Amino acid sequence: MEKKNLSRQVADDIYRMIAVTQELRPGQQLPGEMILSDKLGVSRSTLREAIKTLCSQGVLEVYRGKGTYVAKSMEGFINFGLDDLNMSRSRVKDLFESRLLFEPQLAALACQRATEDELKDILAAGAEVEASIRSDRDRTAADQDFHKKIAIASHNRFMLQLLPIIHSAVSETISLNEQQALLSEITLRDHAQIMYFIERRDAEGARAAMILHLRNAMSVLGL
Amino acid sequence: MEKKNLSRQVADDIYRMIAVTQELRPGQQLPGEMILSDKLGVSRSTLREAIKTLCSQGVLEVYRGKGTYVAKSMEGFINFGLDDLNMSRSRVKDLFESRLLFEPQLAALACQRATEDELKDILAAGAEVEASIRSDRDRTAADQDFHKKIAIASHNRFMLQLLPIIHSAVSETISLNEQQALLSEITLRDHAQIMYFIERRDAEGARAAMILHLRNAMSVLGL
DNA sequence: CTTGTTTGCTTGTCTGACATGATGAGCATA
DNA sequence: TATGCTCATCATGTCAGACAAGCAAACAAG
Repeated sequence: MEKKNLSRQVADDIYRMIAVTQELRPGQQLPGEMILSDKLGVSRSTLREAIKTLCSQGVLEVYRGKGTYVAKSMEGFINFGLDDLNMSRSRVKDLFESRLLFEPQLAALACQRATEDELKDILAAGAEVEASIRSDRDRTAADQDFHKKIAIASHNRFMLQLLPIIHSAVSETISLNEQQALLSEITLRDHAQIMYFIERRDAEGARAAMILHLRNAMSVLGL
Repeated sequence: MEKKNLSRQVADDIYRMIAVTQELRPGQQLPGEMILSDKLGVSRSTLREAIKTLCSQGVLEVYRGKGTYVAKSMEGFINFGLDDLNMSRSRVKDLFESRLLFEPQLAALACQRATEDELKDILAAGAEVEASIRSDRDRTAADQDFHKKIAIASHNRFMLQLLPIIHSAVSETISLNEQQALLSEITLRDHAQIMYFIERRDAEGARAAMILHLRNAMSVLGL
């Protein structure tokens, strides 16, 4: 087990009290820091660090001199995280919901704005993904590079810099999936389609192919 | 000025060191907590709470016995803060291109997923923006809160995390614009439309209203 | 060269204290 | 009675100092 980071553990405990056991409900006031730290068997400093974490995540709201409360916006999140598995599941779903917005547009923009060299880069990166899959290596790095090359060709610097955030968040949980073989197969086919349209600078075709690619991945992941 | 929350202030200071002045670069190690707390003129506890906040936001990474480091994923966020000099017109255009992708979607999702309380929050935030404009106060904070409330109601945690990054990047350039009066007028009208559709949970209406709002803003900004 | 130990850095946690904001009970006054 | 003030009380905010524990490089022994 992970025995590290007491304060993190405390944060998880409190979150569990809200999202799972529902000892604490949205809008409800928490016991004072002295009492709560004693009940949880940690010092007040440690408890406060845990609270700060949950606070910046929008789970708790602290009012000086008044008390600490469960955010009312947590109403929508309770029952979503019955366990860690479902919790990460909903997070990945959020991520793919975001990718479905960004990446098809990036693919379309790439068709309109890419230089010839960037076009070649995309095709080369796609070939690298294919090689990784066929040689049974880890394809995550190559896959992210493929999407990154498309983002570069879109000439939208901001989305380009947003991409690694999304990818790093996805890769955490995607590697836990069992159906890696199926996922690889679908990736192989979808990437070929995407590259087909990008090579011909067909923006709407590329957009549709990217949407399909992401939806297929979501389907395999059971989202 | 805001005299509240020293630890929050410290967190902002550190973030500024990374995103604006670039005293701290992605991957770089921070000074030890003793040294840094002394340099910032606060106690170690306060500094640690600030670090915890930035940590849960993915800005910093802490390794016990080794040190605290600026996350490498922050590479994409530098220069998107208050640095208006290096922010070229095309970058702002890139930003709005991004907002056009997901803010309309957030508005639509909010219509479908918001709780009654969250709906009220959105309307209250909208009223606050109106009050700020009519009393000729700075509307940026209220405006960002309005969009944030919509993001919360969308129940997509990831996009909610992305929002402050984009807003912080946009806010500075907007405040430099000369046509504040016109922008305020348009905002007043557009927000009313957005709230009209959200209140009735008309997803497509809200989406269209948000698109119009952003395009109007871009028009005023000359993008 | 390899291995084991020491040493000095780092963060993690605990304790106790005082400062400051929010609140309501109780009292004085009109 | 009604109103306004003071103050005790409880909440979080901040501080200071101490010790535990992890990590890595320098160092000593084989």
